[in-house]
Amino acid sequence: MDVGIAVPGSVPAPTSDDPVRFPAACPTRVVLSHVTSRWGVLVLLALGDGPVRWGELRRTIEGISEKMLASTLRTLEHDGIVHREVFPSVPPRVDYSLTESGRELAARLVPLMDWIVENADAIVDRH
Amino acid sequence: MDVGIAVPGSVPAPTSDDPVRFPAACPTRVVLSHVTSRWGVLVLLALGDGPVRWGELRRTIEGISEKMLASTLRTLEHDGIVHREVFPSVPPRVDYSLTESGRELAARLVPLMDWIVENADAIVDRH
DNA sequence: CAGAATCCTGTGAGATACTG
DNA sequence: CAGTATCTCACAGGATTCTG
Repeated sequence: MDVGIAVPGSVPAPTSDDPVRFPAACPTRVVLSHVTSRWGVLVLLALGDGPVRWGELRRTIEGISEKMLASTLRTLEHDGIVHREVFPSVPPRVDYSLTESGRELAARLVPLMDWIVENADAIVDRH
Repeated sequence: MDVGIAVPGSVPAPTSDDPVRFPAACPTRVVLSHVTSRWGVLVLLALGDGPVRWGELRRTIEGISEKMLASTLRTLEHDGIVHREVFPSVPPRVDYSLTESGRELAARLVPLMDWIVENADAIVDRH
């Protein structure tokens, strides 16, 4: 019921159409949070060139804890982005790789990371 | 001083060359964290089509708090990614836009977000 | 309108130790 | 080797109130 309040002219009119381009209750928010989690991008990029073993990942991505590596991998695997393959050898061996879907995603992460690599120094120097 | 330890043969040899592709103390880590912060990607995408006002951003990006909008914008502005322009009008008006550098970055975020939009439903349905 | 200042909380993430 | 199991906590992030 648009009661309307007498305003002295200035208010630009409630053209309330700022259309909410990014809804809160949206599946994209969940996936975005997985991909952009602290270690998500680095793990996906590390998996870019074929299968990688667990220990290899740990050393490649400096600073990641075992807990976070496991957790990040599990989430991405559950999302159908990462594939996990166990070799029943001794000592045990587990390879991680990207699924088809994951390869598409990782491909779109590369230009992003390239930009960051090119600009990071200049940005950090601002401080 | 490679003392070397007598190992019973099995250890695959310290081909310690998993080359640490992602060093911990690297400027890229900082910038990556800014861009992939909870609201970073959404803010950058929202700024993709020219200048946007503060309030407009708030409504466009549903669920963002004032604190986080301010904080995210300040960080990105400080990084030289976002430009802030104040109009000394009354009521006050502030426009945010992307810098040249920011436009390059945002352009690389679009394909990523596209992938997420296309796959989010299928991924979330797995649960 | 566009924030700044405070206070407060959940949980993402680290450290350590143990195991199939 | 490739993890899991706990314990712990800092800090990103939220809610609320105030202001130029």
